[in-house]
Amino acid sequence: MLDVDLIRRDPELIRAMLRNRNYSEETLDEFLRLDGEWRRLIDESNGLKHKRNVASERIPKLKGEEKKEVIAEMRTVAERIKQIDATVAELEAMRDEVVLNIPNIPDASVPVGCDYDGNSVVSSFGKVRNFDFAPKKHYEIGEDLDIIDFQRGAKITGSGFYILKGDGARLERALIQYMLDVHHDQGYREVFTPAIVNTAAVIGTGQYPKMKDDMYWCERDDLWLNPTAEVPVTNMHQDEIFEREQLPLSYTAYLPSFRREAGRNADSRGIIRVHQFNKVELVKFVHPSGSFQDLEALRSDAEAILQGLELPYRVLLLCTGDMGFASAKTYDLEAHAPGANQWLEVSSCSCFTDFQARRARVKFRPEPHLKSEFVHTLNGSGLALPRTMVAVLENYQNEDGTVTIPKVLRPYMKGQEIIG
RNA sequence: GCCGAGGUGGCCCAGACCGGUAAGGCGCAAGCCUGGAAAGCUUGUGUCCGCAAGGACUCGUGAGUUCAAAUCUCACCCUCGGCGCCA
Repeated sequence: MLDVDLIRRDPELIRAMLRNRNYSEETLDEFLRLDGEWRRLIDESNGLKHKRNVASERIPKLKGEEKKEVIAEMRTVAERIKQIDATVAELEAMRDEVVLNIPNIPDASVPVGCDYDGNSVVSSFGKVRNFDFAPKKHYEIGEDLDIIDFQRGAKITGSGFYILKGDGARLERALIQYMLDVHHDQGYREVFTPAIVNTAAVIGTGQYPKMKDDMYWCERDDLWLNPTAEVPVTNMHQDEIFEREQLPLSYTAYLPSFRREAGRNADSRGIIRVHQFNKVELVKFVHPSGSFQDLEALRSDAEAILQGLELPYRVLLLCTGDMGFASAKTYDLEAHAPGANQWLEVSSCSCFTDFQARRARVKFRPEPHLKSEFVHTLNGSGLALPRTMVAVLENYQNEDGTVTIPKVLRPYMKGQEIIG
């Protein structure tokens, strides 16, 4: 959520931002209208309450007729306050709803653009692999080796769910452990959190209300299946105030993620876009002064995984139109999948400035006596598992149909070198 | 799910039976004092409206009663303990 004070002071800045992001400007105008009316009424209500407070202090000291008169007068005042406050509450709820729909302001270093094509490649690593045979796609490899089972996944749940079997399941587990170990060594504290969260949590990180249709909701309990570990990990510090020396806080978490993917279509065959997937996440709470440098560090921590796996990848700086709602700056890491010859987004690393912190009320005290300020939050995937698996299977496939296990994963697979 | 005890400002804790507008302590900071410090004393310490003066709000949440609610009424949430159920 943006600082409402900033919106009031500089609405044109917000208007320009909304244009750059391809958002409607209506939300802004609606905010200004509701907020103006709200401020007018809260002022009126405050005045009446003051009157009431003054009278309340006098009443116990009064006697007889005068007392009766004042009480009678206050009865009407109380009635009026009640009316105004009802309207105030209504306006406030509407205004807050509107503010929750205004996205974060992109950093000045973010290129202006409409969509994916506006993104720029800022660096790349490794060489796209050339084969002297026709490389298979991951789902062909998975089915041929009987390590990914789409049919039975659909049987027990539905389309978009799959089962990993044998060395496929072991490879997944090896990847998770490898990632967590690397991030542990980089200084991240591992946490394992609930995968089901309440509404306050999904508001806190910005998925609600904009993305609510993309999340699974448990109606009976009014709880959500988390769409990314970012939600529970960031929100575990909701309503907290850190001392300055506690920052930065760095967490890594392995957790399943759930997405309804309402717009899922036929060409998303395989495990590139699924409803449930594992992910190792990185989350940081930092001092606002250096949060964009912290983003560079976070990104390189995520890149370390791809480098360790020796997978060719490139780094994209997302443009204003392609960036997530809560983000001020985002890098995507795309691994190359030679089977389908496509770049796969395996990680998205973002700096949210104080946008999430304001929604979740996560603060720190800059100096012991000073007023608390909002922290800045960052997060990035320490890689999404299915797509990493795709990249591994397609890059490490051999002509005889087997798959070589990346060196760094072998210790997690009892030294095994080949799946086949 | 049942029974009990709780939820008060950054933290701790009083007030509740009997309604009158949050006491006290800790921490931290500033000032005074001091050669310097400690101690001591004074002041400050959350949110919102306002350029400011000032004002409003804040006792888990929401509603109600009342001129007035931390305090009375109702509903709900959370924490801790015990019981039950259970992998």
